[in-house]
Formats: sequence, structure tokens, C-alpha cells
Amino acid sequence: MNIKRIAELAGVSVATVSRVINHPERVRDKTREHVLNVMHEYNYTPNWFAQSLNLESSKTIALLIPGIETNFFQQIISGVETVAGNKAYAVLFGQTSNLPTREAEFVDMMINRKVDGIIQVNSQLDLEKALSMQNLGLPRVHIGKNRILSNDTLCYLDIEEGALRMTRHLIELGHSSIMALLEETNSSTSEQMNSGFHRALRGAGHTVFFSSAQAENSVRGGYLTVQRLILSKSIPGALVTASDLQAIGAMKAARDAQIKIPDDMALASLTDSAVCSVLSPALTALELPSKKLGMAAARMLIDQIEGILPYVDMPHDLILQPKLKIRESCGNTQDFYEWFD
Amino acid sequence: MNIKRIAELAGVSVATVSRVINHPERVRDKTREHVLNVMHEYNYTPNWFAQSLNLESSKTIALLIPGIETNFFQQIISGVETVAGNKAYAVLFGQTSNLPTREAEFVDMMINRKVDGIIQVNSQLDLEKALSMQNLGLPRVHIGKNRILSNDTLCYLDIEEGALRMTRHLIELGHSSIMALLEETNSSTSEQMNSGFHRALRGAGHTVFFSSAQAENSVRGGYLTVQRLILSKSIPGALVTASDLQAIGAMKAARDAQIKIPDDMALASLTDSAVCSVLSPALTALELPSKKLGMAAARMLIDQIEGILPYVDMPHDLILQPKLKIRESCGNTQDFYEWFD
DNA sequence: TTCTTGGTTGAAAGCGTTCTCATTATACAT
DNA sequence: ATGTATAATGAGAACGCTTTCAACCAAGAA
Repeated sequence: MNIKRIAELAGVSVATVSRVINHPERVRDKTREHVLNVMHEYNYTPNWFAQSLNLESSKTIALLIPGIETNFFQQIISGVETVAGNKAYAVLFGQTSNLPTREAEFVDMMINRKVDGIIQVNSQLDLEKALSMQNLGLPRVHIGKNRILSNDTLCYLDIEEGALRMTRHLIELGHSSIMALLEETNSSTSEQMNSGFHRALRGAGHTVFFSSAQAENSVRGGYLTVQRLILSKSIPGALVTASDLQAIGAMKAARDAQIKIPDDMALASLTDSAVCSVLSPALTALELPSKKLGMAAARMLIDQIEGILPYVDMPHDLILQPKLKIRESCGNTQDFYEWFD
Repeated sequence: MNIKRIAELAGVSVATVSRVINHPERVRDKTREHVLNVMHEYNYTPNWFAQSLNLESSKTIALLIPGIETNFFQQIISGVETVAGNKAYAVLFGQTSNLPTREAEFVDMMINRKVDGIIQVNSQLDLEKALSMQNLGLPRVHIGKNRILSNDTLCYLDIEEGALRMTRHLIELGHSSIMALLEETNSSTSEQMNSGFHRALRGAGHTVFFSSAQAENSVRGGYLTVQRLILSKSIPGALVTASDLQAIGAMKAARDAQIKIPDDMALASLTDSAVCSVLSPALTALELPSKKLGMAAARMLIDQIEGILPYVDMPHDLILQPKLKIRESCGNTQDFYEWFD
């Protein structure tokens, strides 16, 4: 069934049917109703390709994301999908696996498919490709703190502030030896965490020993790291992990070696999750509003697409604050509960 | 840049350029090479809409999934994306939230966008819509056990067998009072679990008391249920939860009430996850190969699309078996380790 | 030389829309 | 009735591609 056939059946011209679809107000009530009836009767919907071929738009937004394995990314996807769905945009999904070449391929594909906008999470795109997108006037929103072009729109969680608050919390609890367990990648997230750590350290009244290590973002990664720490008898007073999975692994390694948390070593995670509060001891962690992040990014993108936001030469960042959830894994905290909750 | 311009620049006709793209063998080596060079020089890629408008295909597969919140679904998405990406298919993503109307809307949208195939997870589509898809000859693969049309292709995990094995395991450990905590929805998953439970019960040598309850799939759901159980002093000898989150909640409720696991109550989950093995006690759970499920579904779909599999009137199911991971939460099991691992 | 064969190529129709522009219908004032 | 402004409609080009069909060309056979 196509528009021509509908036009014949309704006894009007193709143009009129098209108008009924796109500019209903420009056609007489009676005609419109009649055409609508015929369309309905034959269960007609306009061919999306033909529409898009003309309009050079597709009612689609692209979401380029490193992976789908971690809770953080999953929440973002969910948030983007929710907002996009509400605004009748489809979302075309690309898993970049942190591979810049793969990301570039996806970008080409998305451009070719005339997506109306693109959300890039932790983008590692090279300048050239970013510029070519900019020249195309393709609305973009970055999730993550790495601004590629000077007028990129950014959405991110203030991880630095979170890391700072977490570290400050540990220092206030009296810890003078803190170790950070970051991810293996030298991502901007890791950099932000480091900045946060060091700002907190500088702000401490007294000297605090600080070290850091890297491990894969998994239970196994956390387990192996702490196991190694134990073997080399260099257990820090407090361990802060980038992810909850690492913290869980760390906790298990500690338990296996009879190291008591929080008495022998305090433990905290810079990523909260549903399980953190039910571990024993319950894990002090940073609650990241990651679904909100996805929703915010999608909304900003769609605002750009629909011309609600002026987006050229006007960076418009959105920064969401994480929230410190103080639980049991860092020691006696009754003094602090009331301060933070 | 369009095909006409390329044709001019290469000094050939539009048809020749098109042939270079689609049927390279039908053009003379020298010509082809020359055209290819021009295409490359101007960084030309054919307009996807124009192509698709002609070909009535889109190199896209649709993935309709209830949600993205649970690990199970996330793994499926990841698996589908992986296989699809390798075969150069894009994946268009739809979150149905278990709403049949929303699912139907997505199906319409996908049909209109001429997706080459569609993967439906836990589909609740009505017969009529399913039939219309069938009549369109649109390849489909269902993930889940609910066959809507008699010749649907199904991919699913043998949850029933898993539930059976889990229950049998508990019975062999000597439990004579077992309670199941299922999800709130009356999904086919719940049905399968029930079948598994009852088959195991029938197969038991002696009488086993069995009861079941429903709770939302979350830590909170598990917590509240067990709390209620404790208040009414009707704690079962063993509790089997549908999800790991529920089990974690249950574990916390038990701990809060000084109920010892596994001594006072055995606990097991029909969904394994990274945290299960690091809880204390480590949680006996069913390992579901859900990423493999997604990969298998995508492969089957693409095989259908590319005509490798005959798919009409020939149901072709793929059933993956879960694996029982026996840990600590169901009591002394040294006898069983060697049997199952 | 002339005919045949088969490989290369180009002209133009079609895919299903939207949009511009010209035309026709309607309403209202004269 | 007549003219005029405006609303409603239709004809046809354009979007960028694929494909059919006819034309062309070279090489070998008669």
C-alpha cells in the first residue's frame, strides 16, 4: 500500500494525502477526515525510507557506548531509551568496545543513516572526524568529560567531586593511608578520580599516604589486587575502588585472608549498586545518578535537534552530582550519618 | 556527494557506478578501479535511504526487549549486538516494558523501517499482529518459551530443567519444606520454574512441603518477603528465589533477624551473577548462559535473513541449558561438589 | 567481409515520498 | 452579478539510488 493508491481510493491527489500526513491544518476538515478514514481502513503508514529520503532526517538518534556490561552504561542506555521513546525517536545502538576505529566506523554508519543526532559516551573520536560531524551540523551530546571540540555539549557526573568527598570522608575518619584501585584504562573517569583524590589529600590537615593501583573492572580484578596486597603485606588503611565489582572482589579476598573490614582495612566504592547495601559489612559507596544522566543527555540532544536549544558555538554542559552513601565498610560513622543523609 | 556527481567525475554513467557498488564483477576491471578511486577520493558512500527504498531491506535487525534493567536482558542485548555487529547489521532497539501495546507499536515501526528481521524477547504480541508479520515474510526469532505461531523459531534457556535440578539438589540435601519466590508477573519464566519445581517434588522419594510467593524482582522485594515470613514465623527450610537480587534481599532480611543461612534456612537463586559467589555465605545459584542466548538468537535470525536456514513451516528451536553452581548457601555439600562441577 | 556471440555500458523508468507552484474553488465585499 | 482575496487542491519535479533493456564494441567463426 502506498500513497498513490491511497490517493486513488480517497479520490484525491497524492499531494493532498501527503498534506494530511504532514500539514493537516492545510487541508479542509471534511477532506482530511475522509483521507484519514481511507488510510486507516487500509492500515497505511508512509514508507519511512521515502520520507527520510526527502526529509534528510530519520527520527532516529544514535547512541555510541563502549559496552553494555557495566551497570553504569546500562543505566545510561535505559535513560536514553526512555526519553527518546517518549519523543518518538528510535535509538540506533553501537557498541564501540572503547575502540576508536570501531567508533569511527559507527559514526560513518550513523551519518549515512542520517540520524538526527548522536550521543557519544566516553568518546575517543579523533579531531578530524569530530570536525566533519560538526560541519555536517549533526547535533551531538557527549556523555563524559572529554570535550573534543571546543563547543561540544557535555553531560557528566562530577566524579571528581565524588572522589574528593569520599576521600575527605576517609580522612575525617582518621585514615592516614589510602589506596585507590582504578580501572585499567586511562580513561577520563580515572583522571577525574585522581584529581579528586589529590584535592582531598591537599586539603587534609595532616599528611596522608596515598597510593594507587589498576585492575580490571570485575570481581576478579578486585580480588587479585587485594590478594597481592596481602601477600606483600602492604595493606592500606583504606581502599577505594572505582567500581562496586572491584570492591566486592576486594571484600572476598579480605575475608579469605581473615582481614576484617572495616577494622583492618576500610573499603569504599566509587560506584554504588543494589548489592552494596546488603553486603556485610554494607559497602560505603558513591551513588551515581546514571539513568538520569542518560535521560538528561537524550533530552539535551532532542532539544538541539528540534531547535529548542541554540547549539552552535555555545557549550552547554550539564553536571550531575553523585551522592555519598555512608554505610558500614569504612568504620564507625555514627557521627557522620546525620551530616550526609 | 551523490552517485550522479561521482558518475560525472569518473566520466561514466550512473548505472556503472551503481554496478561497481552492487555487482563489481559485471564491470570491466579498469573501469571498476577508476570508479573506485573516484569514490574513495570524494569519500563517497551511497545514501542508505535511497538504497533501502529500492531494495526494501535495511541491513538492520530489531531487538524488542521488555527492559534493560536486569542482568539477563543486558546479556542478551550484548550478545545480539556482538553477532549483529560482526555481520554488519545495525540493531534497532525497543524497550517494551512488558506492555503488549507498546510492543505492537514497535513492531509497526520496525516493519515500516523495513528491518530485515526481528528478535522478540518474552513477546506478548497478539496473534493477529504475529500473523501479519508472518505474512510479510519477516524473519523472526523469539527469545523465550512462548510460541505464538506454530512455526515460530524459539531460543530459550531450559529454566524448567534448571529449577528441577535446583529443587532436586535441595531435596537431596534433606530439605522437606521448600518455598519459591517468583516474580510478580505471570510470565512464562515463572511457569517454567513452577513446572520444574513440581517435577522435582513428584520425583522426590518422600513428601516435601512446597509453597510459593511473589515479589518484585529487586533486593527490596526479597527483603520484604522474608521479613514477612519471619514475622509470621513460617520460615521454610529452603528458599529458592527467581533472581539474585531477591536472594540478596532475602539474605539481608535473614541477617537482620539473626536467621542463619544455611543453618536456619537454605537459600538459592535461579539466576547467577558476579556477586553471588562473593556473598557470605556464597550463594548457590543457576548460571544462565544469557549472552550466548543473545548470540544464538542473532545468528539464527541472520541465517534466516540470508536464506541459509529454511524457516517457513519449520520450527527450529535452540535450547540452552543452565548450570547449577553449588556454593555455600544451601548447607553442607561436599558430597555434591564432585557430582556437579 | 559479414555474422554471431558475449561482455560492457548508458538511458531511462521506477521506488514512495515531500514540496513548489500553478490552478481551481470558496467566501466575501462591491 | 462581478471582482478580489484567500483557502484548497493537483501536477509534476526532486530526493539518490537500482535495475531493465537496448545499444555498443571487440573478437572469433563462417
